[in-house]
Amino acid sequence: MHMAEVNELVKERRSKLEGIRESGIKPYGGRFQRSHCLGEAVEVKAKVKVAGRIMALRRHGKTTFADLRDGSGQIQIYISFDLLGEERYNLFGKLDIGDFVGVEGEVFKTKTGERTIKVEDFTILSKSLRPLPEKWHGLKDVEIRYRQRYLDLIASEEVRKIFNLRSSLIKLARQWLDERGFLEVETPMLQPIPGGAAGKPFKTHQDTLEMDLYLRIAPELYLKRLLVGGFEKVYEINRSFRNEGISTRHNPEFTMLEVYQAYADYQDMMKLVEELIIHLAESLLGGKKFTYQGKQIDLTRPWRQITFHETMKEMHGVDIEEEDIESLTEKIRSAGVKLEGEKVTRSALIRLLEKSLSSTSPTFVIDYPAFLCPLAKKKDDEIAERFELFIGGCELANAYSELNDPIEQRDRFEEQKGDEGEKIIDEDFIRALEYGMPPAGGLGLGIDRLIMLFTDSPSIREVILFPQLRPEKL
RNA sequence: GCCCCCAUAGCUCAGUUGGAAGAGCACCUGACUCUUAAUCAGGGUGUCCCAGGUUCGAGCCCUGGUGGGGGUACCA
Repeated sequence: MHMAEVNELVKERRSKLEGIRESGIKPYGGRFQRSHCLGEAVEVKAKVKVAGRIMALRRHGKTTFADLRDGSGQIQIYISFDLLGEERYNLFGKLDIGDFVGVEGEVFKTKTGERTIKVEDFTILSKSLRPLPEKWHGLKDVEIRYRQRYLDLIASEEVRKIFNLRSSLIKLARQWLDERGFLEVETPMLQPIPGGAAGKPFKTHQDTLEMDLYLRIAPELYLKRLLVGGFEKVYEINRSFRNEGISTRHNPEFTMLEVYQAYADYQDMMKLVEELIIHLAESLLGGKKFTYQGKQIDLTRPWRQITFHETMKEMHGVDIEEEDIESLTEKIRSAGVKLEGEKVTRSALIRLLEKSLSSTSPTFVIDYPAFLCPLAKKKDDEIAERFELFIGGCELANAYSELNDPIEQRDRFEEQKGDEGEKIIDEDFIRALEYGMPPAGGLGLGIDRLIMLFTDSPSIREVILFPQLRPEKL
């Protein structure tokens, strides 16, 4: 422990710790065999042996009431001088809010009707040396909530719910895909050539191979290699990394679901993502309607579809079929979107879309300009078979009919290379396509963002246990 | 990266015109054998984020920095 942090409150607890040790009792216990969890204990009327963290203490002389909490629930315990005797009762006096304790005794009802354990014996399992956040107002300091998430979890039921839902959502998504014959796979996160998306990668180094590696910005190119290899339906749920700005919607590492299905196209992916999200909403939220940040969201099908072209024309008077990139850039600038570089980027268009899509219920924007999607199959010369899904004004998913023509793929990579400079072409990916990849639909779904939506969270940091922060000075 | 906002006790927060650092909870001492935001009596436990500056005097004003939040840019 850092000396600067040893304040009066910690000193007090340390001296209690010493007191416990002096009485010959180990303040940090080991295995403790429970008969019930607290969620169960509240239901029984018998002798129980349970354990948990002391969340509240109400001492009145020769009796003490305490609230005990474990992962399943909470129960009141009753400690009395008469039952324990002076020595044991005084030992209990050395305990504080935050300590872990195991207790044994009969469950009874107090005068006020609360199920309570009449403690016949107790075991100190862990002495806490720091005070917990205040019980009534909880922990509000956002910085402490993220840096010391353990405190946030102790203090807030709501936060615990978010991460329970997160776990359930991912489990349900896996189940749903498994049931439909999709194979879960794991592809490299350390990649020699980062591909499958636009984005700046993190660079790292492998010492024995003496090679630079990148944390993946997407699993896409590896998943498509698996289609070449003969797996027809694959998915991966895991982290991707982008060395870019951090915001309420962006964390440097984020969780994405990518799904690929042979012999399908983006229309099939549209159906798939609709069904998946509706299934998740019905399982987790109990229906298709919920609110996100005060906005009513309704997932009832059919979900609105609008082409990229229509959106731009209606909302901003920009006719992408008539314009080249330069004039498109100009019009987007004048529509109030700030642009850093010289040319319009995919994300500038997305922002424009997000602005336009005032309707908060699901909207598929389909058929993007081909120059924005080098991995998508073209519908015609200008348009690619692609959609992006927006819900609640937030981009959630992205899908294409996957380009499986190796020669065109190389050309499209070359075009991009011109735009972005040093981009390296993944030759093995092209080679794989040259062996033949079945036509396929591919989908990427931002899991963190979906969880934000389902938990009504305004920031991605609320749904990531340990969001990225600058180092703390301790 | 740029712009705006925030930082006071363990936690949640007040702090007036620049004039002796406060409250509730937590904590400590004492009383109390069915309480539950226990109660009663007493106690303030502090690097006012950091470093400078202005001033007789700075939590407050100025400059720089650190950390966080929001927006914006790059991106998903």
